Amino acid sequence: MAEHVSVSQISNYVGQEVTIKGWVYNRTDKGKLVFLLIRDGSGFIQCVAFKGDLEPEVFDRVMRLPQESSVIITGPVREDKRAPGIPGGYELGLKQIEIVQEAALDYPMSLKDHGVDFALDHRHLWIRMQSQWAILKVRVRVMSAVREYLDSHGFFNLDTPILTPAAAEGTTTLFETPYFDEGSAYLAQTGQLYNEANIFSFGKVYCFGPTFRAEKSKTRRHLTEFWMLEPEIAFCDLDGLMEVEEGLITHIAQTILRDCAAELKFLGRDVSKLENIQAPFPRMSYDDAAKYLIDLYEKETDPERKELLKFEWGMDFGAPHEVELTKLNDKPLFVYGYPSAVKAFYMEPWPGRPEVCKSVDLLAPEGYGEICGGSERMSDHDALLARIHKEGLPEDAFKWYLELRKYGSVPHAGFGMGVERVTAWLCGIEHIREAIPFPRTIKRVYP
RNA sequence: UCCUCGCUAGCUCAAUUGGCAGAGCGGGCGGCUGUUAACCGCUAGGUUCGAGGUUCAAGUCCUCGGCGAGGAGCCA
Repeated sequence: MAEHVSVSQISNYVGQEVTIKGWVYNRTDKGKLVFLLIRDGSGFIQCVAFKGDLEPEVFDRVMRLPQESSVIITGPVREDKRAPGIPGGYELGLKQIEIVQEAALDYPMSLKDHGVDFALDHRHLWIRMQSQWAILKVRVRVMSAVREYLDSHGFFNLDTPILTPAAAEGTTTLFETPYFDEGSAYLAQTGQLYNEANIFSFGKVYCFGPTFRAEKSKTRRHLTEFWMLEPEIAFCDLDGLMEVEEGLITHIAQTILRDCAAELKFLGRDVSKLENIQAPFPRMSYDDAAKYLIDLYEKETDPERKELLKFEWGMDFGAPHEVELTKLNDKPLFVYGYPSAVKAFYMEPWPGRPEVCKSVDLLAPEGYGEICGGSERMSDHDALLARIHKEGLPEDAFKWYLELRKYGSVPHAGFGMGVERVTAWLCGIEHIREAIPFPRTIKRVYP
């Protein structure tokens, strides 16, 4: 009885007979020779059947095996440069095959291109394809790299509630759901406020989970349900926060380069762009960024582009502005010190410049734009209360949050990182909907 | 919410600008001992998103509706 091995480990078994369990990804028959490309979850490997090696009826079934049939195959592992697959370069001679299920003939996903609509309607099958498998495997490693880094740097993972009583950042983007006799609850759009409570017990914490925004955003950078990492740190200022961010992003990028080399290669990613991702990252003030963008706007001659690049101090960056800023470097770029008016109510004002707050966004290079947004939080009770009043927010709902500033308040800071945006950037893909197994967008909750 | 675009075979797309509904892939049958989304031959497969309208004639033009995509705003 041959040992059952996973495709990802196949290089350790050259010359030995092994068993793999998986699915037929593609089949090519060539007379007395059949190539099956088998995927088993850990990788893709070619199996080769020679007519002379098998009973005629077995060979005939192999030659007709429909795509996606589930199989258990036993045979010798060979090294062969011609063999396709991920990682590729190895193949299995087919000696024995057990067909667990011969798949129906009407499998809808061909290996050719599909339209977006069709692919998304068949997401439950699309995730079997090499490209999607490679992207999602990068996502998995991004998520474990996040935990590795934070857990080894003194952070505690304390997750925050998904059902929450009120808005943290305004009421227009919340999903509402009935909640027994309490009226309505809302799906969390951030865990930050609860993180701020947790740091006074644990010092350095993070929450990591799904988050929900009912924004009517219809772009390649938006989902209504996405995964966000939110670290929060006591006794931390804006500079300290940027150091954590660049350390984390460096660790993620270098981990993916090392552990997902085969996936990045399959995706055609230019890995030289990722090799540059090493701390420290360049830092630019909002003021300098604004000057640069205004200059760019004034020099632009194409009327259509000029309209898109329109900018003046006080505005938040649009996607075209972010793209221009990310062109300045081959590393992620910190932009700090945004106008308070375009940011959330809880951000600490800049000393001596109340119109600016101690906020920082991290923009990924190659035009990918914002992957992290964070700030130093307001630590003074009265200043925070005044800001809550100014924003017209219900004081009652923030009673507990205000209390955090009464009992041992300290400077503290935190940020949010979008998992799908980071994954899409590292993979070099166009749209973040491919960076989550089952994307939720404004037009889709199926499948 | 606004702007732009799309909807034709299971899938990806053509169809001379109003004149017989086509191809590749996928399926079926046959061939081939190194294929890389194989290739070659044969074959089946259509309510052209829906409803109206113009016309001798509509996939094509007009009106309304549906669905989706890209972008803006907003954000991670």
